[in-house]
Amino acid sequence: MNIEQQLDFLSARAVDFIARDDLKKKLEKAAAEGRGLRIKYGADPSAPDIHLGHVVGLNKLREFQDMGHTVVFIIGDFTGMIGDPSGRSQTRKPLTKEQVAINAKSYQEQVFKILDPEKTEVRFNSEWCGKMKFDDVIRLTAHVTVAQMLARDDFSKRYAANQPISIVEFLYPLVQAYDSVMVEADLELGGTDQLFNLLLGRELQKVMGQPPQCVMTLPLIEGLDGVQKMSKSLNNYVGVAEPAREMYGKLMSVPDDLMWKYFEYILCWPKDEVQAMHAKVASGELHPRAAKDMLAQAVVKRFIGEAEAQSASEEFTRIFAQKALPDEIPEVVLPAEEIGLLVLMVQAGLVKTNGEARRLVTQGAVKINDEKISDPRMQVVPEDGMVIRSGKRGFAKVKLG
RNA sequence: GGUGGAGUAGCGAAGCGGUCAAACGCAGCAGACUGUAAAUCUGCCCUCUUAGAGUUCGAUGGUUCGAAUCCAUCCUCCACCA
Repeated sequence: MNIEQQLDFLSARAVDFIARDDLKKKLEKAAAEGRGLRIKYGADPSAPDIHLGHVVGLNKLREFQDMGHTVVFIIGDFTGMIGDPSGRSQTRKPLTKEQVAINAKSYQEQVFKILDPEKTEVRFNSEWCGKMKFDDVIRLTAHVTVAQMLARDDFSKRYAANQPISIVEFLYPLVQAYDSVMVEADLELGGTDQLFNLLLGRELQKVMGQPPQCVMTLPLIEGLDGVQKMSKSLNNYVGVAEPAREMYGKLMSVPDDLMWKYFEYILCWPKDEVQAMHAKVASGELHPRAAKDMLAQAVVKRFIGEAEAQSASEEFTRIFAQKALPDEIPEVVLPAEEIGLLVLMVQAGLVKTNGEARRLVTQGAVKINDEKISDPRMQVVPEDGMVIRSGKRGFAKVKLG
């Protein structure tokens, strides 16, 4: 690939790409010196599960690695320990050192499902932030003005709406920018919501006498509800470490309109292929369910394995299309004594409260051995192998003991 | 430092002495319809041994036959002015 082709390849799927010319020069220089560029990516250690939303960016990082560059994966443990009050999660709790360490570990395990560990440098920002004295912080803050900060979209909106903005929130982008200086990033990658922070890194590097990093943003994809950004706190995410069936099932529940994005950004299908398939579905040539099955299987295959993907798909059809039972049902161990149905359901872990169990029974969502139950006051005598089904996806099998 | 305002179920938001476990919307769950898509309709949605009972409306204490609603103190938050 020549330089222009490289640039095209590397900027595919990007929303913002700041300073293409800079990157071109950097690439030329790096090539001449026989080394790769340093691509920075920051991760928040408060949510230890990597989900498909992260994969959008990770895919890109992997492409950089495949082109010989190094990914500097920064775990924001320092910032995590302070607790970020930004956005709507105003009461985000500060993490302890232990939690951060645990989260960071699971982060790394999951991240290497996508990234090449050989070409990844994992850094914790406490490494330098922890050492800073208060006067270092003051010197750092002197580089940026309030007006600059208010340029950030969500700050200006919140300010205009009379919503609180904490000073710490001003510090966050600054810390992130400082990270860029410390690792001498050539390019920083992030979601579109990160644009301001990434650009601030560029500014700060300039002020501090470094060649400024290029900036690339990738879209934030919507989660399972099809509306909100995929995130753990909204519980609309698909984690890369989830069991195959779970992963498959979640993907099948994605709204149709969204699946094209998933094909493009998670599976990195070329745009024209995605469009071609979209057209087939639109014309009725391909059933949307079949397209989604393809998507779900491909994702499971990528993160878990081909065999698992296939069996997840088969089982899914069995359970939901043919309304059969899954081949593995969680067991509840019970004594052979009469027990109230509601209590049984709680014990089996099918529901959290009696009331919820009652609701399900009254609404005809509960079956014992394939027989619909409608009396919430029913007493059950547990039998070995008895199967309780609650709703579409709740199953429990009784084991006497 | 001063002035004004707010704290109600997962979120948003009514209620401002009894008919309040608390309107309504969102989210969630289930049923019907389906492709575990969307849309739609119906029901549920604090807990429990549910024709009933028990705990709730920032906290504590009070007034009252009776308080989410009134009073006092406290805590938390916000805006404006300085």
